[in-house]
Amino acid sequence: MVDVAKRAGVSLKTVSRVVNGSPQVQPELAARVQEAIAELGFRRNHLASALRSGQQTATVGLLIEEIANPFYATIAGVVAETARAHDTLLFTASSEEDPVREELLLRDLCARRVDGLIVVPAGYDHGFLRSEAERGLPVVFLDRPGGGLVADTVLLDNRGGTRAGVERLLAGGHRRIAVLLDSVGVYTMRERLAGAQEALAAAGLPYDPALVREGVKDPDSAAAVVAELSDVDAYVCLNNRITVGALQELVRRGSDAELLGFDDFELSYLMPRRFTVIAYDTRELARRAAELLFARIAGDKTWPRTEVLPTHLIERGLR
Amino acid sequence: MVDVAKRAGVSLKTVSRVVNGSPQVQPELAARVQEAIAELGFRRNHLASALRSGQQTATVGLLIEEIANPFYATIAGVVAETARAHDTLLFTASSEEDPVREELLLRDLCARRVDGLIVVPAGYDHGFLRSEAERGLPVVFLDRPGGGLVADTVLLDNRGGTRAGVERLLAGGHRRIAVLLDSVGVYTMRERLAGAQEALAAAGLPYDPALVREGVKDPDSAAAVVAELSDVDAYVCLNNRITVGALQELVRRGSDAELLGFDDFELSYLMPRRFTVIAYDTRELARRAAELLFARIAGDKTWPRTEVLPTHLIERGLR
DNA sequence: ATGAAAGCGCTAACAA
DNA sequence: TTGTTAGCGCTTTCAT
Repeated sequence: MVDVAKRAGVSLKTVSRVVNGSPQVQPELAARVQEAIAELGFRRNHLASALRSGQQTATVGLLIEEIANPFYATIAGVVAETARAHDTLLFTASSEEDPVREELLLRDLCARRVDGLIVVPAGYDHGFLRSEAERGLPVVFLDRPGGGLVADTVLLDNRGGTRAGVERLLAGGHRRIAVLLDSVGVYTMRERLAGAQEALAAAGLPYDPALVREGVKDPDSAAAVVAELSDVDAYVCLNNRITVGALQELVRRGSDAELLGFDDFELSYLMPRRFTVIAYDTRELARRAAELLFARIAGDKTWPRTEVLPTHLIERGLR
Repeated sequence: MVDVAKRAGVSLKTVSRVVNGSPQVQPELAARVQEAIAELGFRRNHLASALRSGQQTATVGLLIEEIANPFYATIAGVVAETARAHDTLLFTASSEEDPVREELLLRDLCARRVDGLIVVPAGYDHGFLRSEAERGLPVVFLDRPGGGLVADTVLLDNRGGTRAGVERLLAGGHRRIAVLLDSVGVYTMRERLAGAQEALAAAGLPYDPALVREGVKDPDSAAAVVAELSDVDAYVCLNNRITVGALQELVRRGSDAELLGFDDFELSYLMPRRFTVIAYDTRELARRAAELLFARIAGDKTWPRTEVLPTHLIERGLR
């Protein structure tokens, strides 16, 4: 800026005014400054500007589990769009379900003085964010509740989703209903399992632990579990990776058992057999979180809110 | 930092040393400082640190077309991983195929003094980056070449991919071969089309413009084009959205025409009929770009390279 | 309408 | 080993 000022024969402050589009500057001077800026290839240092003004950095952070996963990619897309509408740049970081990494990344984001944070929690304690939050850093938890910090939260009705799905299975006369899930260590899995169990209990069905299979981490192990549990008349899969594996195995065996899966997925309508998904609007989920965040950044000081989005059942697959 | 120094009864510089893990400080003092840091909830301002040290900001920028697209999400995942391995945070931004937005975003990223840039070009002229590049900002173009700037570039063998695919169709005796594409405005589409035409020309087939259909933007319009061109014995789809639409229409009609599509996609192996994809390793593509970038950031001053990744043909679908 | 001086929070260079 | 001083590039405050 000093160089630009020298070249344009004005003071540093005038350059600053021009760069910031301040109206209080003579057009002629402004033109000279613009010229000098172009000649020198000057580009304002946003870091220095944010440092001095102490105001906002026009940056927000998004912490998700894994960006390559379509669910999180969709979320990132919506948050990026919203950020863009607010002339804000977006840091994206992935915790990979690791609470240690989560804390490291969140601390780093704070150190870069982001204006706000959207977090899909990997860990259970976010107390380390409290001092920042108290100083005015807005935090929104997405898809899972955070811990040790009162903050805005946007969730899915996980429990209601499986409850409704299992009720439909029961209404269809199915009694031997297996549930396949990843890990009860994850909030959404616990909720979804609870919803299924609520529906089973309400129908007076005895709890059969042999029909609840945890540790199904990928499509292949889902297929293996389905192969093993062949005397079942309906399978409930608590995420779409499990659903895909189960589906493949059912097709392979030519089984006509019912299949109910949480999460819709791309091309589900082209799958080779009929099944039911518990679907929801991922974009809306992210939109709510992003809007909440930018409302906070704009100064909304009302009490933190928790919003819960509905799910609905959709028939998928060919035939 | 001043407050921490006061509280710990040391100088500001000592705090700085502790925060930066400098070894030249007595354990006892360091402990006092740590304590003060914890009590005050101090967190080092990374912006100020980067400003003063004038060194790197430990930040890179990734500019893609659209983060919600699985191709770009995969790329973002790999770049994020690599960035993480270098203790670097990642800005992700989407140009949405708009050159104006691309320039705005890239300028903004430069203003935030990123250490490097990975760009999937939307526009044709990146001359506006030249001054930054000359000052030492590393830029890597990914998936498409950039314009007006000599920089590292990582591409796919688009032309060779369709050429090989169409050659296989020809070897199978197919003669009426239709090509469906989005827009020749996009580099990859032009290359893929050229590859198909090279193979057709080499086989001595006359060029039939009626069999080349541009402007196929989504699965539905692909389906419509397939419905219209029913006297064809093979369809070549230049991206996976088109492939999915064509596939659906072929299944609907019970057609046994051949289908060849550029890009593999998730669950392609579960599609209800056989077809061929021109596949490639998206992660490897991104990995090369990210490694190139971090090598430059680490000081690699060799002449800019262009790397081209191979494609291969894979049979997909059930039956 | 324009400019001079101070200082944002930190680190480099030097001194003690 | 620890502290002092200057200054990164910018914006603020206050003067002109």
